[in-house]
Amino acid sequence: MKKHTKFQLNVWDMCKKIPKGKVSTYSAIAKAIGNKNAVRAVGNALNKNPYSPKVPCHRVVKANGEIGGFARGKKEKIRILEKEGIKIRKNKIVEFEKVVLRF
DNA sequence: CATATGACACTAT
DNA sequence: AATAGTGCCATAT
Repeated sequence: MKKHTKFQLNVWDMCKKIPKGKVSTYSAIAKAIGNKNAVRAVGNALNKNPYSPKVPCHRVVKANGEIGGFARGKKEKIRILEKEGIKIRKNKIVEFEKVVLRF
């Protein structure tokens, strides 16, 4: 049972700050943590997120409003987001600028 | 320690 | 608009 890295904990902690009905981006989280260029590392961290519902990692999308990836499949990710009120069309978030949270 | 991988972002074409 | 190529960082092996 290895402990998680600080980086991971930081990423997950940021995710928890995203309210339901809103989303954030990998770059925004990376910046909030302090390494604005670690966007890929952020994705890696979320991919290994062991706290599925506890950490709303499904609310993290790409900087251009596209959905991005998801460990359980992007279709599932879209489904959850829509369930929370986010509208998606053609793999992109509708009114992205109005629901994105940049911290 | 060196190399490979990936839920990304940006620029150039 | 869509497709490559490049950069960048933390993990995994």
